[in-house]
Amino acid sequence: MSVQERKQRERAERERLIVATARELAEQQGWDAVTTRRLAERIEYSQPVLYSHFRGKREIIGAVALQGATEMAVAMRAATATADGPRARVTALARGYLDFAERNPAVYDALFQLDGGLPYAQEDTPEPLKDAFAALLETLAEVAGDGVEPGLFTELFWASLHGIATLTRTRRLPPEDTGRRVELLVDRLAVL
Amino acid sequence: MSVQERKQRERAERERLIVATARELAEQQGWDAVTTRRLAERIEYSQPVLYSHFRGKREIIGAVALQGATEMAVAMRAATATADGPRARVTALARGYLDFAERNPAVYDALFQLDGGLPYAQEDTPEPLKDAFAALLETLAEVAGDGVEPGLFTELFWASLHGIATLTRTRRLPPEDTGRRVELLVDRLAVL
DNA sequence: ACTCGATCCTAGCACCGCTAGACAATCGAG
DNA sequence: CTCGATTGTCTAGCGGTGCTAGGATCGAGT
Repeated sequence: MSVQERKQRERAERERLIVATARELAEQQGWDAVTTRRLAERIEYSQPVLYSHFRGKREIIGAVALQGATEMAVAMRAATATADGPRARVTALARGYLDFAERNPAVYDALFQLDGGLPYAQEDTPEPLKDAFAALLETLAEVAGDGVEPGLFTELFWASLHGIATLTRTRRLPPEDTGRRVELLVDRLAVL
Repeated sequence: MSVQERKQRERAERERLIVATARELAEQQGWDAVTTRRLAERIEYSQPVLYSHFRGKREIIGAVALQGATEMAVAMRAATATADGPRARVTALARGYLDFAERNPAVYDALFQLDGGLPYAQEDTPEPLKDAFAALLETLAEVAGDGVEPGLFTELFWASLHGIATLTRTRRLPPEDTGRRVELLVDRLAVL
C-alpha cells in the first residue's frame, strides 16, 4: 500500500506543479503563451503527461481559476477586516477587488474572462467560487438597501467592478481615474 | 484614369466583403471559427489577399469593431429617442445597450473584448468609437448629478453595463434577473 | 505587339491542441 | 525467481492555426 500511496502523492505533487507553472507562465507572458508544449517543457515532462491530469488546456485554466478564487476571497476579507463602518468596508472591498485584478491579471482572466469549463451561479458551482461570491456578499449585504435582495445587489456591484477592471486593463478606460470611479460607485450604489 | 478608378472601387468593394463575411462568420459560429483560411474560402480568394487589405486578423477584428460602433451608436440613439423624461431615457439606454450586446455578441466582442488594435480613450481614437461613447454621454449627462463630471459618470455607467453584458453572456450571472439589475442600476446610479 | 508592373495563388514555415502506438519499468501470480 | 500483465511515459504525428516568400498570370501603357 505504501508504494501506491507514494505514487499518488507524487502524482498530486506533479499536478500542483502543472497548475503553478501554468499560472506563473500566464502571469509572466499572458495566457496565449501558455501552450501545452511550453508548459510540458517547463515541468520537464512530455505533453501527454498533461493530458493524464487534465482533459485539456481548458481544465488547466479552470484549475488556476479555482486556486485564484480561494485567494481572492482571502484578499477581499482581509481588505474589509480592518475597515470601520459600512462605507469604509465597501470602499475597501472595491479597492481590494480591483487590486487583486490588477496584480493577478492572468488569474483574473482565468476566473472571469476565459473558459475554464467551470459552472457559475448554479448548485454545482465549485465551493471556491461560491465562497468568493460570499466574501463579496458579506460586506455588501448591509448596504443593499431596503427591499433589495442582497444577492441581486451583490451581483450588480460585482458586475460594475468587473466592468471597471476589464475595461481599464484593456485600456478602454483611462487608468488614472479609477479611484474616482470607485468613489462614485460606492457613493451611488451603496445605501449608507 | 477610369481603369484605375474601377480597380480602386473593386478593391474597396472586396474589402467590404471581407469585413462583412468575417462578421457574419463570427456571429454565426464565434470568432474562433473566423480563421484566415475559412474567411478566404468564403470570399472566394486565397489567404494572401486578406493580407493585402489588412495587416492580419487583428485588423479585421478592428474593422468589424468600427462598423459595430457606428451601429451601436445608432441603436442607442434610437432607443432613447422616444422615451419621455430622464429616467425613461436612461432605462431605455441601458436596455438598448444590453440588447445590442445580446443580439450582436461577435460585434460586441470585437468592440470591447477582443484586441482589434484600436486606440480607445485617446485623441487618436477613431471617430465611430468616440461617437458611440458620445451617444451614451448625451443621455447620461443630465443624470450625472451635481459636481460629477458627465464623462466620469458615463464611464462608470458604461462599465457597469459592460460587466452585466459580459458576465451574463458567459453564464456567470443568471440571465433571468437582468431586468431587475438594470432597474436597480438606473435607480441607484442616476440622479433623477 | 511587347514590355513591365500589379495582382494573385501555390506552397510552405513554425506553431497550436491533442492523441495513437511503441516502449520501458514495475507489479503480482505461479 | 520468473514471467506475463499492467502502468507510466515518450516519440511521432494528425489536422489545424496565422502568416509569407516566390513564382505565375494578366492587363495597361508605350
